[in-house]
Amino acid sequence: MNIDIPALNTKIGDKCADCPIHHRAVCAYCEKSELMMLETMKSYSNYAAGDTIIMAGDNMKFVGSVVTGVASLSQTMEDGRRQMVGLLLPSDFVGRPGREYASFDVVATTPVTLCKFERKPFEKMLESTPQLRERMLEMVLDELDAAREWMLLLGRKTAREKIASLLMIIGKRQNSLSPFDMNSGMKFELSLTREAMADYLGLTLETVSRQINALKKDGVIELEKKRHVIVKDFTRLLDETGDDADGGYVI
Amino acid sequence: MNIDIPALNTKIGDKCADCPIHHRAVCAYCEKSELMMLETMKSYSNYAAGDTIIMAGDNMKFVGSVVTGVASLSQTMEDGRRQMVGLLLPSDFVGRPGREYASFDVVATTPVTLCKFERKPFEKMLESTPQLRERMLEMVLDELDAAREWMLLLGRKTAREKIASLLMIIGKRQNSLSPFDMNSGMKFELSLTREAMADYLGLTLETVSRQINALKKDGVIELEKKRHVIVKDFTRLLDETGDDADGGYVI
DNA sequence: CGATTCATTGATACACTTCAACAGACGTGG
DNA sequence: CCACGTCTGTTGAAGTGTATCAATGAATCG
Repeated sequence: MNIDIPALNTKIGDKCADCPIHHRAVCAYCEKSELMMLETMKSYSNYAAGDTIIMAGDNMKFVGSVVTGVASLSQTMEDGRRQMVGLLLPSDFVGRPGREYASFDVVATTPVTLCKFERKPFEKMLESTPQLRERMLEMVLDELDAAREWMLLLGRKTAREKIASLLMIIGKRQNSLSPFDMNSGMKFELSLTREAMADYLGLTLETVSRQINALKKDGVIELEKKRHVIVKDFTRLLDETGDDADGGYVI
Repeated sequence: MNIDIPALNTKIGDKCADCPIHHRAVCAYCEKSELMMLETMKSYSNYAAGDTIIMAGDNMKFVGSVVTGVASLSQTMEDGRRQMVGLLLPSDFVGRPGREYASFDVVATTPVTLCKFERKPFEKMLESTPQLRERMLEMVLDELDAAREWMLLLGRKTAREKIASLLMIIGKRQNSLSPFDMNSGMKFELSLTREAMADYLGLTLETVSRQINALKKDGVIELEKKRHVIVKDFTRLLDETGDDADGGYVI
């Protein structure tokens, strides 16, 4: 789950077989004939960073897959308090079949390309296509596990542990294609603002800023240009997460 | 502790059709022939309050449904900090098909009766039984929504809002079978200790105790015998949760 | 009956929030 | 090219909600 895909060097056409995410997305187990059927109900949309893709309460006319970019799933209380409840990466599924109205906001945090399926036809196909439903079930179970790991973070970790955990997750994920030597360290681009991190971690943006700089001052991480992180001592960062040696987070 | 009983030893017989939860559990959409098949792979187990039903890391030999009682799904850090990540009530599913080892602890918080299915045969049946898989998908999607609601609670709600939300959920869920009049109020048994509530809400047990008594002092709830809650003014409690009018929690 | 578990209550500590000021990066338009 | 506004991030000072530590009470049970 959640492995970044190589940058697209081809245009995204309407052929599912050429799709960069089709081996990981909801359609992963579909056969040619089923992919052809999906092609009849799909379309692509692009969103700019910051765009709201779906608002909680919206009547859902489509579901779909993230093809490129990063989007966030979040909830907002009446007084403005906000909590991110999921990060949507390429191949992740957007929307819930069988539900008429959206429960959460979906916002593009980077430019996003979405492969959309009209909801009704998709639901109908889901009923009659075991492969589709099987993959769907798998993906939802993975998301549930991830959500539960996050609950531990939100409920019990300190601010410093939260930051370290987030850096860990983003770093590992971004480096997962070209596995790095744990001793030689890793570099990565932090594509979230301090505010977005705060919304994710259940903190304020000031606390996020302070804790990141504390980790820097303590030599756990180095910073280039505010959003570019260098982790020289990988195990040191792991220690700071509060998780046991193995990490616990499934990537 | 963990007494495996022959199916006929209790009120709960081996006839799925007579099962008190069969209209809500994973088997809800199954037809007679399928129920009969399930009957060949199932058995009942009883657990005392406090018993560990599954430990994280265990090799999962079974999955199943909670028939009676309440169990909790939780995670523990090395230094003892604990976070509940799910509440398992009658009809809820236990275990994850397709996964060999358990990711979380499952502990009985009250005496629990579990309807167990051997994992391998169940998985096989899941593959070949659309009704079973459909219900499974529905239930997992509901759990995911509930987990995400809980993330908002853990990340952004105050202690008082957390308590009110928990009372709301347990109350609604326990009264969902025999629907109550929202104006006449509701009564329910709070089957969790203060410590269990604390683990669920990401608080300490002292804070839980203080906040429950504060809600009582403010006339939002009444208490009988520490664990028996009476809610006269339903909307008042709803206000205290911080959620918008509609509640948001799916039952 | 003491023993044990569960819950309440008080005093104090501190992690994080809140409020506020400021600095750097960036783009825009005169 | 500079003045400007905006967005993002940093930093300080003060406030507060919840944790921690500690003692006591209430209920249950063999």
